[in-house]
Amino acid sequence: MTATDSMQEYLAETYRIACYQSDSPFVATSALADELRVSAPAVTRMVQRLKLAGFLEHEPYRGIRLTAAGEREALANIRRHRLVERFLVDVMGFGWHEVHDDADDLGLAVSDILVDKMDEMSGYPKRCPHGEPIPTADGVMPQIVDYPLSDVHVNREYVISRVHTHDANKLKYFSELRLEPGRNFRLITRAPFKGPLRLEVDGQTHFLGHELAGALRVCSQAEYQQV
Amino acid sequence: MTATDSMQEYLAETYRIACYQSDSPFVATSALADELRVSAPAVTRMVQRLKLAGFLEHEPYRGIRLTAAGEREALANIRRHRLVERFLVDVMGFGWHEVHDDADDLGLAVSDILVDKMDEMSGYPKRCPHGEPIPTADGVMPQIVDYPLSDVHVNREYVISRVHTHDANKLKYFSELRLEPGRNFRLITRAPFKGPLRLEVDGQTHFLGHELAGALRVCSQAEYQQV
DNA sequence: GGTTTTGTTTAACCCCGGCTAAATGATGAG
DNA sequence: CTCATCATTTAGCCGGGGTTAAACAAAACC
Repeated sequence: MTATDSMQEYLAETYRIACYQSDSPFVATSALADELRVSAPAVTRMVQRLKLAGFLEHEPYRGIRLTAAGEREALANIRRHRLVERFLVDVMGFGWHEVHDDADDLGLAVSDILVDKMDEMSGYPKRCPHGEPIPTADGVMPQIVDYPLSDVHVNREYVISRVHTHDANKLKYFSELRLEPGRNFRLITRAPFKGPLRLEVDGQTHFLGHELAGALRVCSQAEYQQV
Repeated sequence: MTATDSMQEYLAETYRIACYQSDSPFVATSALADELRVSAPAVTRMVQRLKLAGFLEHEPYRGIRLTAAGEREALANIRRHRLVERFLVDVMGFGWHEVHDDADDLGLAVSDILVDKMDEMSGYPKRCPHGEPIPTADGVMPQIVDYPLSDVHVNREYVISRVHTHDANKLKYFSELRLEPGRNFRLITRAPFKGPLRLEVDGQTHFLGHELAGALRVCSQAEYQQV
């Protein structure tokens, strides 16, 4: 059974959500609906198809979980997407904050040889421009280690690992502040009660509200080099 | 009214067919069906939708003709397609004979800014890798002048202008023989009664069957430089 | 422990874009 | 001029992927 474009999107999104929720292995259908901007019944029905095709298991009213086949499909799609992003940024010169939507469309259109070529031309990158790891061609997702900005010690050097939002305006703002994957920074002060963070990046200091800060994941220099 | 991907394909193909038939301004629905590899009724119904959307006129049982709006839509799509082909060849290093199918998919997925960037990175090309002219961004199709290989005088220098086939094997063969757009050649002999042509290209001489020859359109060096 | 709220699923409908089978128009041959 | 052939269109079907409205579980609250 071969998955349609739409099916692949559902599978990939399921994988992405599962990645970011460490608690349960089950992904709520409503989370999918939110992320894919689609109604809840649309998800339920698609889930039934995907289950029938052997891509996932479904515990009614509890959530879904990818099977091995589903995960393979998801990883292939995620790989295409992230490599396309890398290509758009590295080879075509677009800003890392502006490529997501284009990559979404392109990711479904590019053939395997095209993806391989993009991979090569981008220098076999390990992460997408938002810092997310790129699955290997044989379907392995590299494990990275990073943590929320809120866990960080004051006055130590860290590196931005991932910028996790799809909000174009936030991305643009991060980009203007140079808060981008791979960039070094230092937390100067942290105001209590979900107050703003003050941090120094690229020689300048900025205040960052709690909501924005939530989109950043960080790690040490050494941890960043791992992958 | 905005055209779906499928609608755009129909419109673009209609334009392409109209281009290659000098006799009537009307395109037969069966020609579309053949070219798009789709049943005749599928074309009829789509034609009705396109007519309703104002993209073409339909004289029942006679054929269709694009309106100004339809032509605009078609040209935009053809431009995308041909620029993508150019990009795949010039920037990504694929062979000119192997990019059509990928470009078909990609042409529907690329945004305007992406197309513009590809245009720029390819050096603002005037023709696609098969020699077809690329419509300008404001929707004008450059007029080229060339003629079938059968009209050619013996023992004069000509240039391959266009290679007009979608058959992957023929394209590959042409490519191996260096019979590609822009290449100089000389017709040595022409056997009568649709016999094979003998021609010299790139220092070598080859025989070309009548059917293959029909896929080539040629012109003088000067004419080729026009566009 | 009932009741309300919230999340999920079912039911029923929509459009798009294919298909085949059958009807109908156009056309060429006897 | 009629009849057979061929192209085109109509009719009716299917699956994919979306929707809203209503039924139904599960959890939370009093």
